[in-house]
Amino acid sequence: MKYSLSEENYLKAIYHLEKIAATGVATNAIAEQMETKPSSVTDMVKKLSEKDLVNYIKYQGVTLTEKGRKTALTIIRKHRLWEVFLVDKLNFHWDQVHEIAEQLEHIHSEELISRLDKFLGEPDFDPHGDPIPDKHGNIKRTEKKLLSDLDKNQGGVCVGVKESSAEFLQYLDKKKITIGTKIKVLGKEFFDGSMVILVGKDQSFISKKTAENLYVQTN
Amino acid sequence: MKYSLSEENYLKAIYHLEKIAATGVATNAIAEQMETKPSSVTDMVKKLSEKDLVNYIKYQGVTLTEKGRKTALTIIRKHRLWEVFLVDKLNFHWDQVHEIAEQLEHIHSEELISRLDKFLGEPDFDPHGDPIPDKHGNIKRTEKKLLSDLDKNQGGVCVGVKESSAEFLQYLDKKKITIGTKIKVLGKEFFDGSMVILVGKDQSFISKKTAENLYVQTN
DNA sequence: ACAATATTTTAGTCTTATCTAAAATTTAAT
DNA sequence: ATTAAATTTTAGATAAGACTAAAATATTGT
Ligand SMILES: [Mn+2]
Ligand SMILES: [Mn+2]
Ligand SMILES: [Mn+2]
Ligand SMILES: [Mn+2]
Repeated sequence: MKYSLSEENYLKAIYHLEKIAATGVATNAIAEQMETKPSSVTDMVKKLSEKDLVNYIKYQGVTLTEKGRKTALTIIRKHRLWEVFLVDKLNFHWDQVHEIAEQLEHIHSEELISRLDKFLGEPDFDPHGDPIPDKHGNIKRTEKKLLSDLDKNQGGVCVGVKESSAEFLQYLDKKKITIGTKIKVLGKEFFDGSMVILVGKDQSFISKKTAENLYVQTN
Repeated sequence: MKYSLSEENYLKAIYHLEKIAATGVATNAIAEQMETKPSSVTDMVKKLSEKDLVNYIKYQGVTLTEKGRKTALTIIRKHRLWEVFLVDKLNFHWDQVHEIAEQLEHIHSEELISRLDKFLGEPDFDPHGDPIPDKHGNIKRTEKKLLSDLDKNQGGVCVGVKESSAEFLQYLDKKKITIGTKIKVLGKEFFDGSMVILVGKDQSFISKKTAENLYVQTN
């Protein structure tokens, strides 16, 4: 029931990779995500398989079992709740909280998380717009599109970021874009996918890469 | 500058033992406190000595260096601040917070602790009445006596507990004693050190052992 | 003073989580 | 269909932290 820091981090990594991989998650992919070597991944994956947290067939990659998925989701729940705490209560900026939450997510105490959740007002989303699983691992799914998928004259509200590195978040600050910001596409360049957008009352130019990392809810 | 969980726990243990030991802290004493074996202690103490955190001479026990003492105090500061958070903000009871704080004290982030401290109103004492070191490791010393040292008809306010196991704290709850409770010694039995005391408006009987674990500030 | 006892250290082993180098397997290219 | 290249696994090594059993040192009792 209680897993090591390392095991928990592997489960989280596999969970995130599973969302984008069609087939089983590759050893190399996990190694890259975890900043470790493929041989280390093989070792750990065997151990997780022993504990019935992943399905593993040699050379075929891994998938999470139901147990593994549930476990990953509780860690993600903790991570995101702590991020809300750091931003809402301690006034951290949204680009400063991820590293600290990486540590806090490994604190073992159901009671703590239950009380923290209440203290924070049972939030549905973390500071980056990512959904917070409930205690049973259920995630509230919402309609959201990448800004890059909007056409000219379409508009919406920024509801999340796909990538949430400090660099990107700080760049968004410079552009006056944050969760809740109203955005409208004024122009879209077919050549490079760059856009001219309306941010509040001001016009702004953003690259395709930026547009591909911003989630909006259309109206 | 950043130490492992194990190293931090040893430093903390040595710090607490040094306060009561006249001479260097004995290997056996550390082993008992840490619930580990003396041979493991010897190994760790050598490592801490390498890192200039303790002074160690074979067969002579250990003492903390200035660096080691400062490090121990920052961990204790974190532990106690988190305990305040758990009680004041998450409404945990004072007998439930120690185990969780044992985990939280190892989160590495100066900024986090600085902000947590402000968020909590820069408290001077934790839920058990223990002083919270400031960021430089300075502890606010206060006048306090063990209840067992008071004479008949002397009174005071409960300002802390010496032992803070859940069992003892729950027993104090039953006796309606907590931090801030006014206590007066009505009678003291020389035979076994037991006392009849006034707790608020009610009379109560307590053993010597209990009286020896309650700190009061006399008035 | 000297034997008996207690404490502490050393030597060697174990587990977890890593790594490198080499072998096995799969996938891609001709 | 072979060969070349990429991926994955195995084998063996290392480091941290813990343990047991045995040796070394210190303390105590007579
Ligand atoms: Mn994060
Ligand atoms: Mn987040
Ligand atoms: Mn405590
Ligand atoms: Mn305390």
